[in-house]
Amino acid sequence: MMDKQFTAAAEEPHWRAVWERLEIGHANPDSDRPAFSMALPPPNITGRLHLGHATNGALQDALARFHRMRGAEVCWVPGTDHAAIATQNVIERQLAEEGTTKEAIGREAFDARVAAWYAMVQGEILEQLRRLGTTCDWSRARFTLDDAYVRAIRLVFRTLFDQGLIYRGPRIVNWCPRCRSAISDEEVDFREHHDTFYFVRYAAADGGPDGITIATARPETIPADVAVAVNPLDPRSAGQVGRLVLEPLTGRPIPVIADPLVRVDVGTGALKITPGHAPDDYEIGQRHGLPVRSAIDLDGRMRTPELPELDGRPVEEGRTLAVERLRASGAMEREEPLVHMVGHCDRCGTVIEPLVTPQWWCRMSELAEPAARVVRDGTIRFHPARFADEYLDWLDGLRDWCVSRQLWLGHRVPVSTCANGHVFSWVEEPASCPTCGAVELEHDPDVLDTWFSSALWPFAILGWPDATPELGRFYPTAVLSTARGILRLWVARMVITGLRFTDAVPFHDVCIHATVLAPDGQVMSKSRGNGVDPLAMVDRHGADAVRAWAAQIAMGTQDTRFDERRIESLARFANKLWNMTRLLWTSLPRDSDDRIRLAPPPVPEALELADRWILARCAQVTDRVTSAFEQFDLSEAITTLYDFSWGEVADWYWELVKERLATDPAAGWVASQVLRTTLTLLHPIMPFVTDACASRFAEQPATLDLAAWPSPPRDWADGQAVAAMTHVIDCTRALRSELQDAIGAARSVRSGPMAAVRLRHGDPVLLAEPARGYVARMAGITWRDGADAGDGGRALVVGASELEWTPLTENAAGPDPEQLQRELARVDAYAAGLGAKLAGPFASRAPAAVVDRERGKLAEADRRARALREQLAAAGAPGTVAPGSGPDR
RNA sequence: GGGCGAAUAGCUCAGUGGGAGAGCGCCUCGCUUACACCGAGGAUGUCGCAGGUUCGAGUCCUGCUUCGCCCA
Repeated sequence: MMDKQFTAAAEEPHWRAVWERLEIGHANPDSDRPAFSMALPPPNITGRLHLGHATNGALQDALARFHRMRGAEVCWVPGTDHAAIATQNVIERQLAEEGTTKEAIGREAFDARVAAWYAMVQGEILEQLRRLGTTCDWSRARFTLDDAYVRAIRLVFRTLFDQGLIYRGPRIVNWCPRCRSAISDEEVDFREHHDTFYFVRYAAADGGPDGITIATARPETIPADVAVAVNPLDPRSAGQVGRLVLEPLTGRPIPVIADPLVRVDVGTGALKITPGHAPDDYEIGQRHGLPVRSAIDLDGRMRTPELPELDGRPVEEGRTLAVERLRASGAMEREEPLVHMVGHCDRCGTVIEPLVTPQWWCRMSELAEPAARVVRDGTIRFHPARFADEYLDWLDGLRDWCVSRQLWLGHRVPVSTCANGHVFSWVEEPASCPTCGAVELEHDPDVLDTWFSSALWPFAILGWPDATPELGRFYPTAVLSTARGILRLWVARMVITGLRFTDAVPFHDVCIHATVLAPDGQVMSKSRGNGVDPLAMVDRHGADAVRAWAAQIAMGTQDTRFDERRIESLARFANKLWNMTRLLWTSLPRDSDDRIRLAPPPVPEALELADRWILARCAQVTDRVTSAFEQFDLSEAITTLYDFSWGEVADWYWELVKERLATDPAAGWVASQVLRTTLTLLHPIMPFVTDACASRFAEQPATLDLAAWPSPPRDWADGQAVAAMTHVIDCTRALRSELQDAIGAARSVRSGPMAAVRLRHGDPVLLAEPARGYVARMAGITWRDGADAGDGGRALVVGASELEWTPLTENAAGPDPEQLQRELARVDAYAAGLGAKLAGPFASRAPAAVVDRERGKLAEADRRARALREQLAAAGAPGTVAPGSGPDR
C-alpha cells in the first residue's frame, strides 16, 4: 500500500534505523576511497539546539551524503563543547532560582550538578541531531572534557609555554564582575549606552589660575588617575605638558603628558589617564612608564580607602557620589548627554570592568602570520569569499589573547609552582618539581578559555597527538561550516593551532551560513523569547522540509527572517515526490515484494518526443545540481530540483506519460529512470522522503546513500527534443489561457475538446505527431487539418507558430474588442520599441546571437499584431458570426 | 568613527550585463483514478533615490537614504 500522503512522522524513525543499522555514517580509515571529512562545530552544552544548529547540521549532512554518494570515505565527527563560562552561568542561574549559590553549595556539589547537566544535555543534543537525519560518525563523538582531549589541550599549552608563547602577567583585562572572571576581547559585546559626559576641571598644582579641563564618562575612576594627557599636535596643549595638576577628588598632584592617542576632537582634547580602568589609558600609561592605580575591585565595587564615602559602594553609586562631590567642589564645569558604546560580558550581559589582574596570555603576533598566509594564498577558501577579509582584518594587529579564566568550570591551567618558585607546565600532573625535586606543588587555580580547547577541535577529535589512523586519513578536514559570529573566536584560532601543531591547515573550505532571524527581523534569543525550536518544525513539517529550507537559506548573502510558510511549501514538495512515486507504483508492474519492477532499457526507437525531452532535461539538471553541490550552493541545488520535479516532471511528463504506463514498457522505463535520478539527486538534502520513495523500486540499494551519484549517459542529451517540447508547452499554455478566457476551459475538460485548432503558419515539424497529440490532450483541443483559411477562426501566435482556433462549445464568449484593442496597443508599442532598438547601434554592436533573438521577437510581435488586427476586424463587423461555433457542426 | 552586507510583488525571498521570477496570500474555475498537502488560468512591480559606464543595467561604478551586522 501507498498512502495518499507522505507521513514524515511514520517514515523518519524507520529510515534513521536503517541508516544506523548500515552504519552509513561510520568512517573506515582502511578503505581505499578518497577521504572527505568534517568536524561538526561542537554545540555548547547549554541547552537544546536552535535553528542555527539545525541549519548548519542540515548543510553539513547534505555535503556528507553528497560526497559519500560520489564515492568518498566520509568522516564527519560530531561532539559537544563543555562551554565553561556559558555552562557555569546556566548552572548558576538554576541555583539562583533555587535560592542558593555555587558558593553556598560548595565545589563538590557544584561539580556534581555540572556532571548531571552534561549527561542530560549531551544526550539531548545528539538526539536532536539524529532527528534531523544527520549521518555523523556517532562512534567517534567527542566531548571537550574527554581524557584524550584534555591531554591534547595540555600538550598544546605546555608546548606554547615552553616556547615562551604563553606567559603570565598582570595586564589590563576585560573583567566581568558577575562571572568574577577575565574574558577575552572577542567575548566583549558592545552596546550603546546613553550616559553623561562630565567636564571636570583639574586645578593647577601650583595654585595658579590655569587648570585643565578633561571630559570623562567615568568620574568614579578619578581616584585612580595618574596623569592628564593631551595630543602633542593640539595647539591648545602648548605649555601644558610637564605641568602638575590636582586630581580633583583626593587632590593628588599628577602630571600632564602628551600622547598621540589622545583625540583632539573629543571632549576638551584633554584625557584623564587611568591605566587601571581603561585599555587605552593602560597603553598610554605603559608608554610613559606611569604607575597603575586601582579604584575598583574584582567584585565591581569601589575600593577607595582615601574616600570612605565611596569605598565599598557599587560602581554606579560611586559614580553618583563622585559627581556630587565634584559639583559641590566646583570642579564640575558642565555635563552633556553622551551616547557611546559600552562593553558587556557576552555570556551574562554585565558591564565589563577593565581591570589590571594577573592572567595567562598567548602571544599572537608570531602565530597570526602563518594563519593569514594560508588564506591569502588560497589554501583556505571562504564561502562567501568576502569573509576572508574579515578574517584577515582580525589577524592584523592582533593583541595577545587572555586564555585564563577565574571560573569553577573548565580545564585547569596545566601549570604548577613549587615551593622554590619554579613554574612549569605539564601534561600529566607531576609529583615533584622537575627542576629541584620539591614535592610541594601548587596547581594554578585558573581554568582555560573555552575557545582555547575549541581551537584544537579538528585534530584533537581525530586522536592528536597520537598518530592515529584517523588523523592520518581524515586530517586535514575538507570543509568547516559555521556561523559568522565565531569566525574570530573559533575559526581563526583553529587555523592558528592547526598550522602550529600539525603543520597543516585544519580545513580547506570554510562555509559561513546565514543567520536566521525571528520573523520580526530581530536576532533570535532566549531572553527575547522569539526563538523557534527546530524540532517543533520537524514534528510539524518533517525533517526533510526543515532540511530543504535550510538548504535554501543557508548560503544566502543576507541573514534571513524565519518564515514557516517556506518550510510548509517544502513539506508539500515531499508529498509531491511521494505521489509522483505513487503514480508509478500504482501503474507499473510490481514484483513479489510489491516493488516496481524495472523494465529493460528500450531501444532508442521506442522513445518518443516526451521521453527524449525529459531524459535530456534530467541530464541537464544532473549537471547543474552536481556543480551546485561542488560549489556549496545548496540553494541552487534544491531550487533546481524543486522546479524540475514539480514544474517539468510532474506537471508535464507525468501527465503525458500516465496513459502509456500500462502498455508501453519504454514509458515505464523512462519514468522510472527520471524519478530515480531525481530522488537520488535530492537525497543529500531530503534523505527521508527520497529513501521512502526509492525503496518502492526493485533493485534499489537499502538506502540511496549507497547508490552511485547519477551520471546520465551522454546520449540523453537532445537539444531538438528540448526545443520541440518547449514549444509544445508554450502552445499548450497559450491555448489554455485563450480558451479559459473565452470558454472557462477547465470546466469541461472531460466532456471533449473545446476547440478545433489548425496550424496556420509555422514549422510543421515542431507540431508534428506526437507533439500535436500532447497539445491536444493537455490543452483540451482537437486538431483540424486543411487549408481552409479565412473561415473566421481566431488567430493565436505562439513563438514561431501561428495557430487558428474555433470554439466547439456553445457558451464561448466572443473576443472583447476593448481587450483586443488594449492588447494590440501593447504589442504595437513592444514591436515599435524593438524596431527602434534594431535600427540603432544595437544591431551592429551587440553580439549576433542577441540581435537575432531580438529580430525573432520582433517578427513574432508583428505576427501577433497582425492576428489581433484580424480579430478586431472580425469582431468589429456587426453580424459576423464565427462559423463552426457549435459542437454539433 | 571605520568596515561589510542588504533594499525586487501584500509577506518571505531567488534572480552573478541581453525578454522582471518563486512560495505564501488574493481572484476565477475544476472534488479529473498520483497528489485538494492537488490541478488550470489570472491580477499584483518607478527592482530604495540620483547620477555614471554600456548598443543594452534589477545586475557594473559613484554618491545619497534607510535597515542590519562586525569592529573601534
